[in-house]
Amino acid sequence: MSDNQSALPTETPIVIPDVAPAIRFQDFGLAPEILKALNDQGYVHPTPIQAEAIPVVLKGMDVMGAAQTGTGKTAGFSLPIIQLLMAHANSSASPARHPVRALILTPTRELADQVAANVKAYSRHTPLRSLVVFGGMDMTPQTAALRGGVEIVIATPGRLLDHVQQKTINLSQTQILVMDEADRMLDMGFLPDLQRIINLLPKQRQNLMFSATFSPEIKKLAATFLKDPVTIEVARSNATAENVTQIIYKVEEEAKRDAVSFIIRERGLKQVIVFSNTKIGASRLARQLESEGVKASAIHGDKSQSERMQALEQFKNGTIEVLVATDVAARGLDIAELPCVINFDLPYNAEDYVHRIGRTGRAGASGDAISLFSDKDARLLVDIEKMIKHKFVPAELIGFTPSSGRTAERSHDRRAHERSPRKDESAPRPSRAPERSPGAASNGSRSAYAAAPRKEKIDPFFTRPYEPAPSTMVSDNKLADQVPAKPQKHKMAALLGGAPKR
DNA sequence: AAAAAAC
Repeated sequence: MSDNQSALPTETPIVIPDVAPAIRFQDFGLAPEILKALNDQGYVHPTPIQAEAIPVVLKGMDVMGAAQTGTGKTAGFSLPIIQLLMAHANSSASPARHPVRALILTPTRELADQVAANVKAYSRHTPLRSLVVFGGMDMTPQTAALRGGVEIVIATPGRLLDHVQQKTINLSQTQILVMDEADRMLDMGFLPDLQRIINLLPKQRQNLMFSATFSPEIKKLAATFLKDPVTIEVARSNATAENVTQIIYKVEEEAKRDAVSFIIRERGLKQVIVFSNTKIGASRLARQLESEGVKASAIHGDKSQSERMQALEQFKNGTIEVLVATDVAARGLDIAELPCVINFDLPYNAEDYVHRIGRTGRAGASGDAISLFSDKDARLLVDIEKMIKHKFVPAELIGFTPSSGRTAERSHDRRAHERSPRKDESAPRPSRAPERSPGAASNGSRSAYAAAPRKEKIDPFFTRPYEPAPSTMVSDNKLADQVPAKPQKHKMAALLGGAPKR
């Protein structure tokens, strides 16, 4: 801050504001073509991770970045990469060879597609060509594009290796490697593939690794593949978005589909992702919602790639109101300003809870994360509470009557609850960030929700919005210590050269 | 436990 102030000409007769003047993209020395693309999109100021990452990447250094989704991570590495490739345009390689110069790896196809769209947008005024490469799609067009020459490839590991085997891709001149969502790639067992891919790259190269968390496995991966990396950490890891109101409803397992349907109707939700732990569960729920006239689609790994892409596209353009997804959609997907996310199942991985609810309340907007909780999920809930360091009070879903023949045995529970002395009809909804940032798209569904004459069946037991309590620093460590360490992956240890346990 | 990812 003081640097900026002292940099001002002394004779400037203006009052220096308390806050340092915000950094602008122009300040990084990016090429005019890149600035023009940013300007096209109306981007002026970098996010914190962009402000940190761009200069470091421009210097050619390796990066270990911890960043949640929604932090602008993609631009944080794409912009400087484009700049670096432009700067060294014709220096190497005969045009005939068309070597790939930057490789970006992601765990899921949808994420690859999205990153590719960003790269395309940022490089549109440059001569650089980019291509997304993933499975489930015909290889022929990819092969043709590769033959024509591309400088930047965004890929999922499997299909990339497929191309390698077919000798349709040349990675011998790849100077920059990005591993996006590296922790997820490890979870998914991509380590051997990563190893194989890295072996194809030149020893001299720049490595950027991004991960939502700094687990021991990730640190080990970083130690193995990165060279004197600069660590960039934005936003405390394992923290949930502060402007997300988290609510947990206790519902019988068999009534969960009806409960989701109830919540969607009750709240008048027009834009919601529902996460299911299973593909079959996702399909069933989507089918039920459709049969009830809700515009819903499922997205998961058993769907064809074209179905997956269509579902996502239709959800983004509003044709579909409810996207029922497995964790294929838990991370990274940039779907603007979801007012609400529903966990049909609590995730098996506590970490995924954070990722799932990260689909809402992004970029300064507020959101609701509603989770259904049945008795069998008690342990999952405890895991989640440990991770986010927040205790939930599961609420009854007031006014909800499961349809079909399975209501009888539960009716008395419900009555008991409705009798309970709560006339806090006027109780305010859980507080949320009062205003959204200027320029944030106005949210049709939320206003519809607000306008709907909700019969104040508002859950009186709403859980407090998660707030990093002032005492966090103290209790954090205690809690962290109680969290059992994740079992080391033997495969991982073996591949990284460590002694496999047992 | 389940999901994801190449054919």
